[in-house]
Amino acid sequence: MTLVSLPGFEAPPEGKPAAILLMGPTASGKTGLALELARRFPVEIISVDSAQVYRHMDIGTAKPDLATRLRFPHHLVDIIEPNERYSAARFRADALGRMRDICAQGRTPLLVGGTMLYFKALREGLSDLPEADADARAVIDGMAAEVGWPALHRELGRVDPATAARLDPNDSQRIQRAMEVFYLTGRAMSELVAERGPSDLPYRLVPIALVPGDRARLHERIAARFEEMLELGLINEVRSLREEYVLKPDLPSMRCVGYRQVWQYLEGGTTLSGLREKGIAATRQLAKRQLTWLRSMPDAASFDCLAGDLAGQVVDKVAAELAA
RNA sequence: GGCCAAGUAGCUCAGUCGGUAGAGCAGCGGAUUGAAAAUCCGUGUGUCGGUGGUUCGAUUCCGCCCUUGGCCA
Repeated sequence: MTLVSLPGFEAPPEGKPAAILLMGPTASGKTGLALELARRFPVEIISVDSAQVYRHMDIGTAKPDLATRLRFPHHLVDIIEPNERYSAARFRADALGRMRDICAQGRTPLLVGGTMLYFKALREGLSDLPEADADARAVIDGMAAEVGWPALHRELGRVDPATAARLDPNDSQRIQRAMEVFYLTGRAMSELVAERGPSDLPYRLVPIALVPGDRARLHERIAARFEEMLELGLINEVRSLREEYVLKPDLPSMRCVGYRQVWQYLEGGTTLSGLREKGIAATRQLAKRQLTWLRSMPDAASFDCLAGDLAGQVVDKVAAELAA
């Protein structure tokens, strides 16, 4: 049985439509597998990927090509510009909207991707917190530049001791977020988070995790794929983006794996071989963090993404779930 | 063939005035609530190239050998 006590995982009262969650690290073959499922079942693909949301970032995010996407539509791909920002909260709202529409057509949502925080936000819900505020962040950044993050962490300790206690004094991003929440609401983030009720999705979620049985082989695939991206023109893709948009290296889009390293290369900060090395290493590190997330989701059915008959195994699993 | 330099962690290197060694990067583990492909935390035993000698003790000093690079023939 599934973990009944976890939010988002209540035992399925009969009648809830199924929604399949296909989760896996980068280069684990999620895309190909999703297409295979789309060929065989009445499913519709929703991308769960914080990088594929950007238009014109195609090569480095390994989007399926246009012909494939015409045949099998991918929701939540190409929905914002590279100078815009997305968020877990927006993802949750967008995904729930698409899931409702898909189910209304009698089809089954297939959520595929590697952004595990988005999966978590979808499954467990989010607290009622204010959204990001550029002005507040600018003010906080200004203070950090002057006194340093550890000092802001001490300051956070005065207004929100519980959050400060769980954050490292150098965790700039989370300290900033907690300060921002306090400035915008006058209340501690820990307090607001504690108020959240349980999430109850109108779906029977079927989480599936793709995990490599052999890390070294995943690393080989990662290296080969990065090489391929360079051959496909990743560097020119970033050049064009810089010509067409006003971009800065600290934008979320330009912090994506690959894009960040190409940016550094174009600025003269590294050589071509340095770009290769750093890009591949960053991808490996991404995969490692994704695998850490997956280990924290033990309710997911796990499959070895390097297995020869992976597609067959997952097809069987999905067929069984859709029949249930 | 001769001379010189270098061989220490997966990589780049530091160091030990003789008491068996440590940084960065990589790797590995973890955290994760509107930036998440982000952000942060933890984690360092390796025939110190091989072999013989000096020494209580050699990765360190000496001899020879091997490998790599440079210079001279």
